[in-house]
Amino acid sequence: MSRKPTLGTVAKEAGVSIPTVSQVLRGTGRISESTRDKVLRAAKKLHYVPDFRAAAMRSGENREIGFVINQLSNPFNAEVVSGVVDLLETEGYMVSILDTRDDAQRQTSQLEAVIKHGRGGLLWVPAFDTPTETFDLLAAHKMPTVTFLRQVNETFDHVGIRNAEATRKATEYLADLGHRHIAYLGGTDMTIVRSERIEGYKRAVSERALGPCILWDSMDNKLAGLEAMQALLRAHPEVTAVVCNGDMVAIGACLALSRSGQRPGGDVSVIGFDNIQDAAVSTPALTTMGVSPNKLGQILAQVILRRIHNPEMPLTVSEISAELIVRESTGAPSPR
Amino acid sequence: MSRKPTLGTVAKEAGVSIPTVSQVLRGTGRISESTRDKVLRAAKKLHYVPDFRAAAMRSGENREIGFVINQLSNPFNAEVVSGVVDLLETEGYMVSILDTRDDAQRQTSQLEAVIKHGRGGLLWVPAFDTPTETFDLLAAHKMPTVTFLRQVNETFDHVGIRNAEATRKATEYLADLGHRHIAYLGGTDMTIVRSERIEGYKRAVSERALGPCILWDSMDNKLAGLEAMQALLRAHPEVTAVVCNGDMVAIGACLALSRSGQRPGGDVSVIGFDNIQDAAVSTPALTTMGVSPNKLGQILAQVILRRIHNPEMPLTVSEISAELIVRESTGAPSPR
DNA sequence: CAAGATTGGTATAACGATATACCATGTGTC
DNA sequence: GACACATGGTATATCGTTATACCAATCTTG
Repeated sequence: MSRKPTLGTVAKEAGVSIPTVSQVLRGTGRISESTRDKVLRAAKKLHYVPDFRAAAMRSGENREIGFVINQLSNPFNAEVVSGVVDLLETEGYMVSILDTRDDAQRQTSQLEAVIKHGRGGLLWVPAFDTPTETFDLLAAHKMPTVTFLRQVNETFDHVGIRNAEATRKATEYLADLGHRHIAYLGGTDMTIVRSERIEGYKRAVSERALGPCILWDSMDNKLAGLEAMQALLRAHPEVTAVVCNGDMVAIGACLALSRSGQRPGGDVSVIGFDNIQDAAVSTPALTTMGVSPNKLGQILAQVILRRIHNPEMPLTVSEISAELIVRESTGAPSPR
Repeated sequence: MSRKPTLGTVAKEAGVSIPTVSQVLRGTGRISESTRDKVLRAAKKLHYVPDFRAAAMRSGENREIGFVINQLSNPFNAEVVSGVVDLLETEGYMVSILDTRDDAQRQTSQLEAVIKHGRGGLLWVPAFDTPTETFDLLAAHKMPTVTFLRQVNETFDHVGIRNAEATRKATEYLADLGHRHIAYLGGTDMTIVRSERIEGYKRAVSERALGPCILWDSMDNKLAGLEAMQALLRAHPEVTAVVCNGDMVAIGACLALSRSGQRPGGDVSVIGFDNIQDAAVSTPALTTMGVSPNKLGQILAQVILRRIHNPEMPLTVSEISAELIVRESTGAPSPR
């Protein structure tokens, strides 16, 4: 009992050969009932647990999947992870989560770690400024990869949200309520997601012949949203509605309004994106574009499983639509 | 280029032997400048990345650590994870995160997965009803283990918070403000953390000769906190202050007060635990018992590194104190 | 210039598992 | 009783590394 148990120690304990133990534990080969019993008892007694890494090395089958995500503290992402893990765990896979915190350098080292540590597949929310070298690296290692949210090129499977469609619907909804000066708030740098969402906003603004487009940056957290909204209100007092890049920003924006004595949904309408759990609980309850993170997670899991099982499968792109969830933070503009 | 690159393919490309390549890449042994160059060029050309699993198998050194946590969607935990990962990544370790969602069965399968997949160390927030079998399993595999938050026995290193001290300080602070009827809200089942925290609350109540102890259950999320607080107010209208088991519960409790027309910090005081990011941003800003999650994460990382490096080291228990952070959700009771 | 020391590498075994091939038995058939 | 065939297992090679041992050159040194 001085070292950790292996097939060898179990075999010795049971008085049989190593391949026999392996066959018993995996249920392959032809084994008599009596030796089966001996082996199982020995394995249990020694608390034997197979070493999947050694097994993977020989058999080529690898049941570990890396999930490289941009921001784990975002509840939307956390729920997607839950959806992925639920499905993959029942299939016998282990998911290990890595958080890049949107840092391109950390991303590089983490993707390399995914390869080094021999993961059999990769789910990945790419950073905007991912170097092309990274794509070569993944390709050279034949890593089954699914990108999530941000599509980087045509060599990986992709699962995402119809962003442009969603922000267009959100903007049109606000226009239908009677708003003419609608701003877009949130999103950092020039991420793909943000440009898609802004595109949808812009299209709605131009189709409905609304006032000029007003774009305002903010990180995706409540504090940043609060501060950005305060600045936006000062710079553009004519704005009566904002489409936000995420619920966290939107909740921050509502806070800014409340603190300056205005009523979200009355004086200024706010619409979020993601439908995180807080959206329903916050005050006022947030109108938002919702996608089911759990459903997204399950689709991700299915796609990576199919890719692993059949590496020659043609590329797939799955996009799902966001739905407008009307709550209290939007309403008709108050007459001036 | 048909398979993924290995030492063998690099060796062939460079025209040297496999051990030579290994030595060049790890900087060991005596190698001439010219062959070093050849090897490095070949490795770069083929996008070679070492297979840590194979290396770990042979050398026994293992740079993967599993972090089995009870609830990833809790921002406090997410921040602890960040602290752990930051320190361990700079030391060349990879951290893979598993979320049990406080499900004992999932915990069992995930701990087994940590062993199966050959992690070299384990950080673990144990579920309350962890079977003793699990301890045997970890011991049999000589898994370097550090428990976090919930100490289960005297065989693992532990990092935690002085819970009893914290809730006692919180309760005393409320008593000093003049409150006589103080309730304790939150915590599910009979977890160790909860019983420690309740112990501190009880001690303060008895030492200050306050009214009877009032304990009220709630899950640690905003919605549950909201509903629990509503029920508590109906059952015990005399209560003027609540000590909460977590910030999420406390924020929910504040919401319940606001919705029923009462002012948190005026009519009823609320004090949280954890000092999550939302605590400062929520309305009213939450008074809470704060511990630095980042600091906790770094201590966790240091302890597991020491344990891995020196398995015979005597057991360590690190506890850090929470500090009272006064914001707007507490105040003197209004005269009746 | 012979003996030892240094330099720069290679051969081989091992880590813990699985896959393939093979070898003892016992059992049925004519 | 000679043959095929099923049953129940073992021997051996292999996955991609690293550790140990060793060897062939070249360089010192007295």
